[in-house]
Amino acid sequence: MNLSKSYNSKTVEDRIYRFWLKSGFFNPDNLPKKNKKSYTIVLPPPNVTGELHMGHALNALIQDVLIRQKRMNGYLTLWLPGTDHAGIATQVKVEKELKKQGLTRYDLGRKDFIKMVWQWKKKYGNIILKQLKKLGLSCDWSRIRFTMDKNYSRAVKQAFSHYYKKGWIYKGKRVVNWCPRCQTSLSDLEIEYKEEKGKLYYIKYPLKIINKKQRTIDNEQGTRDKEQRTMGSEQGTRDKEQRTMGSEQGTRDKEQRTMGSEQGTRNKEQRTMGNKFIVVATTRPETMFGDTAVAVNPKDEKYKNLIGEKAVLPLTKREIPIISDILIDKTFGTGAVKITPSHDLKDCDIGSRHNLKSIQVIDEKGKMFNCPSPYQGIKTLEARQKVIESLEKISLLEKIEDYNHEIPKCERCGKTIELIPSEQWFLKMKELAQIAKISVKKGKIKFHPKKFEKSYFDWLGGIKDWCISRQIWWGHQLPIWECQKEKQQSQNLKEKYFVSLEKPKKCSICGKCRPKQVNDVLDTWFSSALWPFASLGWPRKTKDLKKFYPTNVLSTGRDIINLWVARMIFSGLEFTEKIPFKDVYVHATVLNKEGKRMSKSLGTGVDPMDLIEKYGADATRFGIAYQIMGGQDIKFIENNIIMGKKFCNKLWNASRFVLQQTSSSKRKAPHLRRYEKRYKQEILKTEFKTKNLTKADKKILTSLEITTKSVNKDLENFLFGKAAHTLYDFFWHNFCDVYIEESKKQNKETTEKILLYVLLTSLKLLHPFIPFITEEIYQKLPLKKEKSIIIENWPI
RNA sequence: GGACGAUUAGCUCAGCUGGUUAGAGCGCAUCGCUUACAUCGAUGAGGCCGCAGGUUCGAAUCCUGCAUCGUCCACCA
Repeated sequence: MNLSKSYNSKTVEDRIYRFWLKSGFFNPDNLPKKNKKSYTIVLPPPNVTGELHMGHALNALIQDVLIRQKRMNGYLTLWLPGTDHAGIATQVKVEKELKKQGLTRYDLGRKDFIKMVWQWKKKYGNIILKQLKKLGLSCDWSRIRFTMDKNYSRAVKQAFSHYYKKGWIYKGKRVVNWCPRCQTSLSDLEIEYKEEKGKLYYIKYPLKIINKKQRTIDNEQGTRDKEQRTMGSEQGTRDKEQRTMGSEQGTRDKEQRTMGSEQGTRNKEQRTMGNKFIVVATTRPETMFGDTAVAVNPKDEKYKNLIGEKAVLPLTKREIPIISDILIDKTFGTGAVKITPSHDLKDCDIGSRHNLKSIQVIDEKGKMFNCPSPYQGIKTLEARQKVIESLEKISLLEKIEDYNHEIPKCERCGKTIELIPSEQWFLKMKELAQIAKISVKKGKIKFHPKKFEKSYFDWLGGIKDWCISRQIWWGHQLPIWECQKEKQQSQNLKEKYFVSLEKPKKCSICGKCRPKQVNDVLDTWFSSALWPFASLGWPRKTKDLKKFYPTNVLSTGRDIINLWVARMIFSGLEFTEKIPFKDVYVHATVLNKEGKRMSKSLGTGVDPMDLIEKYGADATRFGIAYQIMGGQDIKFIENNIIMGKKFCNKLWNASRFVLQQTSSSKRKAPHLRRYEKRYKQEILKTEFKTKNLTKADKKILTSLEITTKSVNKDLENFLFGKAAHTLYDFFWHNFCDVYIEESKKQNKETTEKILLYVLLTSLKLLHPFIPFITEEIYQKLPLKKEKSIIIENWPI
């Protein structure tokens, strides 16, 4: 057996991978008959737009370790791969391509645009899969799925229809996160907050000047005047205590109290204006055209007397009420807040409680409307500037403070999110959340580490109905059809819309018109939520579904526990009446050396492909696995990959030594398997005992036994790093440093067998971590062997 | 703001339910090409185990507080 002096991954990996693909063992249908009990993992489908990053590599590695170990352990293993159509992400990508040609999707039209996305997918969609193959993953590529496959699409429609018939889907006008660039609503989970330097503008809203003539209830007012006077004196005292807020109270004193020199210069002007204001603090002055109230905290003494009064909206002179609501924080800004139900979630909440009107002033392109002409049709940021200038001119701008706050951004394109009211489709979550909770509470589904169950429960506990519609083109169009009959203005959904899985021949409402499918597509996560069973054929009752569902383990990052895992759980329970998986393994986040999340945009990422190119896939895998300790996040350093490379080389050379020793006794080699069997059964007590084992012999065999047990236990508990450490230590320090050295002195027949035996067992134990090199060496062992180490029996 | 976690050698991390001189890899220093491996071997230097209290015969390990860093979640104008 001639092995090169050092291990060269480049001459091995691609060849071995082709060998595996040819062997067919990734496909459970080709596994030996002894493999009966199923063990399934569905690969979290990466976005078709995606490129492999360290998170993918880590997650894929974990699943490959599990699958390879179980496959050797006699399970009928299926690891099902696939990709996600990733609605917004993909659409944005293709739109960028279009932009290079100076076109937008509207130039193409929906049909052609979608065609183009499919072409794009055909061309680039498999990049990430090719990268995964480079890592050596043992997925069953014959069962690959895409979330927009014909059958998968059918499953999505079926699921939608199911909910619709249950009455859990409804249409509603809600303030939603809206991306003006992508022209779609986004879920809370699709936005990212980015801290930006902003300003907090303090704006004076004049109070409505009440003439005595206008008063109808004199007595009431009289009382108020008194109160105001009392307030005034109180206020005077407070002024001494250096108040910074509530200037409107100050206006009731004889003089306007000032908050700073800037303020003082304007006193004159203010007096001429009537001297009565309520000051609100806002980061978004341009939304004031949509204000329908000013709110204060009911317990706020400063404003107690103003509740129920009216303020006049500057620039439009519209009157709005001053209301009280407990949601208002007395200590923020002035303690008085402008309420814009159309463009703020909290305001929307408050608005609905107080029956306020909702006036939309920002349109779907992020431009102003419903407002005076100077501001009409311009973008919000420009409008902000103009509004400020105008307010300044009429002295209604009290001051501007620097204020850093979190601005919501579209996760896909990075543009600032607008909150606008919009017609959307919702899925009721109450009951689904309930069943999702129960299966985890009862322990049918377990999280590893367990601590992640808390965030799961927290999310389900405070869940809101799921906005499932998106206004993009790439995705699963809602299987809802609208009756086109004129004057079909009914508020009742069922009189206006109907569900149909196919294009309906006639309208099932009026029976006459040609119904039109609604334009919206479903949130990508709606289809992802069906992944564990739709990928196996649901709703058809396929053999695969019967054999491989429920799946065993779902491995994922913590950021999508709620976004995805929770939704798979309730979807699985709702549609299959079974849990979709038994264990949820939440893997570590890969951080860079500084302890920050790896990010492509920041250039802090490491490309796993570079590592594979540089050190080989096995080294990369081992180096990563070596760092998976507990639930701890991984600060990635390349040193560990170098360690992996060195380890591979060590393994290679130790094997070279063993092969050199045993090649002379080739004739005896086939009997080794007998040794192995007996060893397992009687453990050192018979065969090796009768052979008069040396101290070193006994020691290495015992050590191997302990290592095997330890690795089994660790893998059972998802402790991948610990298993890797154990194997490393055993192989290098016990086997190489000690036993191989001793064996040189012993030079006996038994020694050779033990060498081979320990090597073979080590290769098996290491195979899930470093599959290429272990296969390569295995193929060279002078033994009666299986066709591939992939289907060797796992050491127990 | 909430939840969770981290803080141990220059770097990345082990150290289980508290018990003798705190470990590994990388890096560093010195020596060694001994017929598997210089991607190696041997030896060595290097740690008030974040800070301050407490429990205990005894704490890196348990408790409390503080500090710093981080991840995720969150509609604070």
